[in-house]
Amino acid sequence: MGEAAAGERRQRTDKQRNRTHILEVAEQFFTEQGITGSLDAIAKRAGVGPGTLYRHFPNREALLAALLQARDEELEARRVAIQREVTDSRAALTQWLQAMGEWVSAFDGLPDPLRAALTEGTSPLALTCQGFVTTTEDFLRAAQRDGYANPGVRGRDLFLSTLATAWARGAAMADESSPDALVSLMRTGWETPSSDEGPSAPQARVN
Amino acid sequence: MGEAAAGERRQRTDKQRNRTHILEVAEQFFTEQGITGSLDAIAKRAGVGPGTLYRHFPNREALLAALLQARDEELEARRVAIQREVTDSRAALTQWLQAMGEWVSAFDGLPDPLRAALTEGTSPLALTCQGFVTTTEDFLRAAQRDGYANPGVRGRDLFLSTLATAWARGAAMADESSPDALVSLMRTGWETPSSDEGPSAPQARVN
DNA sequence: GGCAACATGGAGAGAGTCTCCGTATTGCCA
DNA sequence: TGGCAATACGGAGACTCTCTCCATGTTGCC
Repeated sequence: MGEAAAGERRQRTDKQRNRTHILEVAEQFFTEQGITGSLDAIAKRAGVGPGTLYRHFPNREALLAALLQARDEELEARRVAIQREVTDSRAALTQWLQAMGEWVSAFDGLPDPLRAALTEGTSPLALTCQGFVTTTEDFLRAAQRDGYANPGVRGRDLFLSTLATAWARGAAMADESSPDALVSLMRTGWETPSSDEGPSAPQARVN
Repeated sequence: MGEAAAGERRQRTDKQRNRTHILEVAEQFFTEQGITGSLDAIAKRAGVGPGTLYRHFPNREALLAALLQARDEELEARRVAIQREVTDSRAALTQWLQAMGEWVSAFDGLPDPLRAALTEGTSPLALTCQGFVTTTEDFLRAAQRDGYANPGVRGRDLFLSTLATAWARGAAMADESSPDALVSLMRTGWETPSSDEGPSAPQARVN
């Protein structure tokens, strides 16, 4: 199962070259047009046949996963930096959520396959999503321990909220003035904190 | 510009019959498979040619808009009921948000065209969206006046959040246990209300 | 009943995804 | 360096979906 078993031919250089070039072209293409553009168009722009593209990346999600791997490592580095340098657990959680929000906004339309990967599990993006949930849970637990975050909230919920916020921003949202309104809504909610009822009842239904 | 100008033939009965039947079939189809299913398949199931379907509804959004019109009236009725019967402005806002959340979850995938309609304006769904924003603003203003809702929040933000929450629920989300976790997150946020800094500073960046 | 206006349906153009296999390129060994 | 087996390539083409066009069929009106 290793990737360099003895006695095997080494990978052909044209294959590696094509793979790299396709990734470069796809990165630019997705940045320009969002992740729903035609894969055949990417192949054409890369100067290869459709068959070559599909042999390297059997579907759009696989291509996306390969593309995101580099960025994944950047985010991992950012996570380590936050955990080392930010001692306030609330600020750490905030910064992590922002970093994750930027990551999932790398390409227009990216939140959709990520949400699908979160629930289906059969996607090459599933592992990445699971890692995000776990890391978010780490930051969240620390913030909850220090009393900065509500105890009922789960890491998965925060990740989903981050995805949903990025989704809502969408493509042509730039002209409108709700860039981080949803982020702060997710942080503080719409309801005013001072309740007239029980002092700290978690959430009674108002119906 | 009227729809019954004098001297014009009245609409053919087969046309009206086809239109109604297509709508019935589409309603069931979208309920089963979500809004991304093939329109030609709907035509076939309805026993008409593709041309007939596209003449009645030039694209998917037009079909969707016609389909949602009936439900739109239901929601309008619910709005009136809430405004009459619920005197507490916080409960009224909560109930309206829930009603709207159910409405935008009528079909799987519905939040996507609604968000698009919110920003593009050229969609037949745009008017509906605008109405929702306005109504949400009415309820929100009352809640803000009574001190139940944060003053910085806007109706548009709440509608977008409702859309985003419905989007996050998605299709295969039923097996997971975050049905209304996002709803309560949107209501109260993840942060604990008691701040150790200024008593009521709206939102200082923690970076 | 007959005609003009109207609506129908299905063939088909165009775009996109993905597969298959004959051909070209590469790595290895002598 | 030459030759061969393994490997990768390209692009034709099958399939699906959206949407259009116009010959044909149906309807409303007089």
